[in-house]
Amino acid sequence: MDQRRDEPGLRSESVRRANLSSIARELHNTGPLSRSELGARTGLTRSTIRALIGEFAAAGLVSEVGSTSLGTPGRPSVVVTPNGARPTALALEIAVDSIAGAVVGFGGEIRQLRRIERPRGELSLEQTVTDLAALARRLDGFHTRRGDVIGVGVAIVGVVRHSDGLVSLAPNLGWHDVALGQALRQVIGAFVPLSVANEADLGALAETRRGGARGCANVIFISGEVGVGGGLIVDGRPMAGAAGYGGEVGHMPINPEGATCHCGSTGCWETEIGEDALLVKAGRERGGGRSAMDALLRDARAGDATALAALDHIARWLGLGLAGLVNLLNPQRIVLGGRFGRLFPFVVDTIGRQLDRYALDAPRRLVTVVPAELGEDAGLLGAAELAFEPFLSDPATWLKPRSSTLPALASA
Amino acid sequence: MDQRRDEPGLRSESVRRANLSSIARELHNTGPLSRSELGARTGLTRSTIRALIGEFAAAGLVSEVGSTSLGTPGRPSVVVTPNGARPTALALEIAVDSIAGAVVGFGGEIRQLRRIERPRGELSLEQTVTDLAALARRLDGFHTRRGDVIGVGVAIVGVVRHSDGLVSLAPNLGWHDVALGQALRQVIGAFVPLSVANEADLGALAETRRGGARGCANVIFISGEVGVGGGLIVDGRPMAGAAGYGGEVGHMPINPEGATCHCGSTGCWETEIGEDALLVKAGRERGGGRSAMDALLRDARAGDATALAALDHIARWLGLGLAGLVNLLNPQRIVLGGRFGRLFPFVVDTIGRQLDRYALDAPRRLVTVVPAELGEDAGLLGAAELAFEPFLSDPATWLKPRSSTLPALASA
DNA sequence: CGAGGATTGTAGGACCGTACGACAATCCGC
DNA sequence: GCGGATTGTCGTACGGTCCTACAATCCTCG
Repeated sequence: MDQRRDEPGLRSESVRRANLSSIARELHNTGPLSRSELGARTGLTRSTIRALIGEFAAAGLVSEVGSTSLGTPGRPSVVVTPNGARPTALALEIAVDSIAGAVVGFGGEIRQLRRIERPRGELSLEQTVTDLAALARRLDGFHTRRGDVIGVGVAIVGVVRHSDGLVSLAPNLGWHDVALGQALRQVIGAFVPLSVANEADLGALAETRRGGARGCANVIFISGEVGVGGGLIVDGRPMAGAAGYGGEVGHMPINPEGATCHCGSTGCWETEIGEDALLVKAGRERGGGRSAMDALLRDARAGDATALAALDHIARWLGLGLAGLVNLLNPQRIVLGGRFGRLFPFVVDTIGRQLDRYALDAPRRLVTVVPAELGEDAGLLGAAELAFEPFLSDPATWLKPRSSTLPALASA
Repeated sequence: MDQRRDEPGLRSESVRRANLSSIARELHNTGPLSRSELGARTGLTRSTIRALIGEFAAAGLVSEVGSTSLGTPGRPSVVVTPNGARPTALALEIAVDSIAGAVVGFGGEIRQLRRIERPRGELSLEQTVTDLAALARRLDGFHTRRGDVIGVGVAIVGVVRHSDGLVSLAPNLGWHDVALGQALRQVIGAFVPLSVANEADLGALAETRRGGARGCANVIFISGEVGVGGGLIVDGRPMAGAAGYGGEVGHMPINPEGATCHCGSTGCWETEIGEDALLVKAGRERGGGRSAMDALLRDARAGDATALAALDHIARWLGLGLAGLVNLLNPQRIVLGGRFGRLFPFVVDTIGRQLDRYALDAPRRLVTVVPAELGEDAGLLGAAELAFEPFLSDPATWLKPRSSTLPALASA
């Protein structure tokens, strides 16, 4: 049912590319796999698997270790392990309270991760980019083995245009139409492709691949520290929309009687379930930030009635909005991350009741609500997945540079 | 970025299947095309196009008519025309006020279309299926050339499970967990695949392929007669969700202060912009149905202030909800069909203003609101597209039954 | 009106990539 | 230790597209 017009003509060579891609994806998503398992999953024959794995091995992207007898009859199968060091991705994140960087290897291994706390508030593009570049340079996977880096992915708490990484809006940073992608390319270098996307969208991707929604094709991921971020996985793929602005659930109008939102609208979901909404409802000062939130949660755990009541109030609005999303998207899984992940134990039950009440029976029965598994690094890990994407969808480009102008992994 | 595990292994044969599919899609979606144009669109060479078209021609699915000199230099290209009669789809629709059936040919030609008005209200499954079967039998494309029918698609105003066509909920018919797919297969016969889907979802598909959203990859289609139906096209494909329940925008909670909805929830979009909401707001009796709506529209055209005010009120809620969807999905096009299509001239401006106010700048700027082009038959035509889908995604199956057990078009 | 340029259809051989079949290697259970 | 089962290895067959050369047909221009 495809409407796209992207030269869909296939040639014999495309087959190899596609099969290499299947293999790379399987290895990346599920880790080490025996050759026979790989054959079963991809539907390819032993001969073909052999030939294709051979190419990966020759390029040093996977290693084949001999049999480890598993108690099954028959000749033990060779286990194929993604190298983890050879193609790597550089992931960067601009969060509300911090910036972070990581080097992630093929197969998902986090080789290095560095996060630096940063005061909230308006921050200049220049300062941010400089800090981020400094952080990246301190990651030695990036520093010493730059040739193995295959792409850069950037997660940011804001609305981003995918084509060039223009940050249309990032209220928590005070940004509006800021050319982040361009600035980063200048500082980090454009030696490999660099893509920028919304943090929650990437969190959704990461949680779907390696977290609480593993194996699910339709997922709602709700995250956010100050505001409300959302990422949607539709049919196994991140829903980006026409330009990449998709998934902005935070500004879904939900309460016409609600307060004015910083986005200019009124009654946004964010004004009802954002950090400040919770703090205010609990009788605390707005703008208290992460520490105030943590204090509130401590009180709630200790049984503080006001805190619990405030949490329940937020849970009702949270559940109400989720009910709408469930009707809209019919997902299998709702993953609560970021602040909502920490709130999880206090809000699950109420969310469930709200879904029972406000969502249609059929889709409601199919969905389960779970906490995120990747913690505060979900966005960062999603950025790595984003950076890996070109490699995963066409690994052939990085294997044998048949034409000398094609990219290839540097030898050291 | 695919999470699916559907034996993605490609073989050389897959290439031919995929290329045949590309060609079939191009022909089906854009109509007659010259060989060279086809080559340009698919990226295939002349030799390949020749061979593949040859297969379609040999099976009688396309005809090649000689040159019609177009004023361009060079040898005139052979024009390939989808037969229109050879593979056909049977489309059926269960709407609120009517049932309908059509025979649509490869290429999109509507060979026959029959719609029968039917009183609103609770209607039994048996009666409906019987009526629908009778209607289908009167379509002579179905009756006399059954062998050419490649699939049956059914559109229904209700929430449907794709796997088996179970109608989970159809309030306008008084249905709840009704096995429509099964019943139809028994009556119509299971000689070809039969798929059931929501009317608005199919309307979205039809409007995207042949209507107001042609060429758009991300579309919101809002329709409905009594209630509010919605269909979403995400990344060029209909968004179905995990089981097919996706796109139920009508029951998105939008007004916590709103009235109780028949679905059991309160403040659904439907309670604010449904047919009755408009009638009541205009000071008329609820349940007036289509005739009351038409009367109201006549009055509005004549300048009746109450009618216009009521329309504007509905437009505000309509625009508010659309703003949320725009933030969520970042579509290129919003198509208003069904009742909303008829309301269009009275609501566009207000909707635009609501989008300006409630949607985020970035996605708002990219979206345009248009009326549906296919009128009341959008759902029916979408059902035909649904029925064609298996053929379009793998026409090879219908060309040369290499194994004798494969399906093939009957010769008469 | 004819020549030259441009575009497209046609046909055969080259190229690419996977599947198939036979055989060898290695494990388990008895 | 033997038989059954599973998997790796290799050479050949098969499927499908691309490339190249040539023929056909149209337009433009002189």
